[in-house]
Amino acid sequence: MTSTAQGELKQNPKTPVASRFSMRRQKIAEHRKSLPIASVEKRLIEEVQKNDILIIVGETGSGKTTQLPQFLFNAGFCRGGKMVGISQPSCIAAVTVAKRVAEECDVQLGQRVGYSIMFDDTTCSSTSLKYMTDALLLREALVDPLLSRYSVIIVDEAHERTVHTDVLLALLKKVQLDRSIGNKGLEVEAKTNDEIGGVLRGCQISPLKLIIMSASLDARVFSEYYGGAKALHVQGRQFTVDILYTVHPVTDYAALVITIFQMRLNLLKDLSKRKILPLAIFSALPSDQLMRVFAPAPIGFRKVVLATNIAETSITIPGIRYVVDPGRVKARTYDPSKGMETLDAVPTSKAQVLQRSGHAGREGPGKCFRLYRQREFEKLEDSTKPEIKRCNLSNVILQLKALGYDDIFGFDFIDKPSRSAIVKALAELHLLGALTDDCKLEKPAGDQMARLPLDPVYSRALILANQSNCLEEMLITVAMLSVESIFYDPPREKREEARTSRNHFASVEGDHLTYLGVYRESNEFLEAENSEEAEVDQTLRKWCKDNFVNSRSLKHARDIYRKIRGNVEQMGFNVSSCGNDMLEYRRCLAASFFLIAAQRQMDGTYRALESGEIVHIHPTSVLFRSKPECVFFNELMQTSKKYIKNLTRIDPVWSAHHHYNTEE
DNA sequence: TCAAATGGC
Repeated sequence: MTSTAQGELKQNPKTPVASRFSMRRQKIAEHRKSLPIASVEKRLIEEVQKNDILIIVGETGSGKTTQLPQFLFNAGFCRGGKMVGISQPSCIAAVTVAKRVAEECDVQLGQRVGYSIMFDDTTCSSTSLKYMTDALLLREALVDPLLSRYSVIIVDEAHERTVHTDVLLALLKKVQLDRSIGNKGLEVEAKTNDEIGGVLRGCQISPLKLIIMSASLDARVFSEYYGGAKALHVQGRQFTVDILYTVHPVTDYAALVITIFQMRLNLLKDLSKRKILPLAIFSALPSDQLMRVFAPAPIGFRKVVLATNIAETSITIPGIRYVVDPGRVKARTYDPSKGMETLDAVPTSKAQVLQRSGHAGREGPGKCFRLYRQREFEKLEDSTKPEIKRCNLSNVILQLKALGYDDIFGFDFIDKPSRSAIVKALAELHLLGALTDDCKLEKPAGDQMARLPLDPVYSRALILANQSNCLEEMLITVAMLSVESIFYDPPREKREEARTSRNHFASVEGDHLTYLGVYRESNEFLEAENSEEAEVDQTLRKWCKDNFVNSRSLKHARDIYRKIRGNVEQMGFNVSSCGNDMLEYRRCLAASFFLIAAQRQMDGTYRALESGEIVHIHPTSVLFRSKPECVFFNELMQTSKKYIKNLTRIDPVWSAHHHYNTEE
């Protein structure tokens, strides 16, 4: 794929436009034909026709994501206004693949080929191939439980086993069953009720076809889950990667640096004259520094990129020839008994290890240096523990309840979460008012919370704020709480300047009022500048740069704000503002979050009231130094210590009436 | 007196 793209850049600019187009079309056609999957098109279509469920194992570079949907379209699976839906774990993937496929089909994006993600829907009534995030497809089921417009649904990258993928796999199993056995009864109803025609059209077609695509080592897990479904293997296209192991186990990161220098001295003699340009990449990195990672190394330099697991699946850095794999990954786990998340470095799985070394063979033959012995590799787990077994389940269970699945313990998960994790989530949802005493969805609160794309605690805060007079402020607050790292660490020479700026924003009350202030001030700046629609992003970036705010995070928060504002307006909420009456807003905050409070102890540490854990204020909080007597917080996570994040002090006067109720 | 994984609705 890369070589054709580069070839096009070298075209003579004087070539007539029409001819350049036809050359481009020819290149695309040649590229498509060269993909490993192209030779098995006929066979694949036959198998889809024969089997209602198909597992496709395709290695990197097989072309399965872009080609199979086109094969299905050409084979007539989109006749009669039906769609082929392709779910992806991330929106970047959904968008880039949809763009590529639209180009290959020579159609305008948003017509025959489109994508749909949380903030952007490019599909129209004539869309046949729809790429989307798996989380969004789940939400579609809330509106259309039979997913009636789809003739085929492809779940891509299923091996990643995100929570959304796992729930989707279970849901689709049920939808497929409902659509095959429910046909008859519903057709009778169709004659008597035109209003539900949308759902019924879906029932008159042949059963829903399901295709699960995975890059994992074996397809057994998926095949068994779908009652022995047929699995096919499609060849990949990768350059060879030499794997090198260490003779002795490596125990610290200093060894990583040594390895890099050894590579430079011994193994890369031809390149040894180049100096090393060290760069780091992680998700919170401000965009200008991100550009440096993607830019080619200056002459005389070799880039050494230190990456988090963002480089495993989310981002591909061009030009990689050597990968050093320390064999560990920072992984989040959730302890339901303490209501606390832990982040620590754990051994990778074999699947992750292969993913990492694979990056060395994208553009040519490469090498991968594994900082452990081969026998240690053999001992690794085949695949990473599915996320659903390591996370807070409250959101998942709320979604399932809203989809009509009441028996969570008996739910057909591909990997069942622990009983205690389910109990904890049910209890939390009950406490938040989303579930009734017998664990049914509370109407309307539970329904409303399920429809909001937020943590249930934040959805609850919006419902409370609607009963007060500060919904506008709470919308801003939960949008800001939903994104990571609004502030970032500036380079050394700017540190003093940044501190002044930070002090300007800091509220003595805590992080919530600080975030509200940041959002409001940036908004005032935008309004004062009166930018054209197209310039808003640029104006915002300028403001962020001057104020040491992470512009990507703030933009993300603005997008969430817009989205959830639309959601609550649809629910009939009236978005009113308390203006400068911060007391009302603070009361509402306390009412929303007082359940997660902590109290200062004699030694300056804090005791979390719910779990009894001894915790510390995270250094990024504006209250890190002032240490108020009592605080509430939104996050509790163990890293080097047990830290609480995003906190606001609780006024001692309020604790006298913590029975405070917004309905009073 | 100090943190910092990553996706998604």
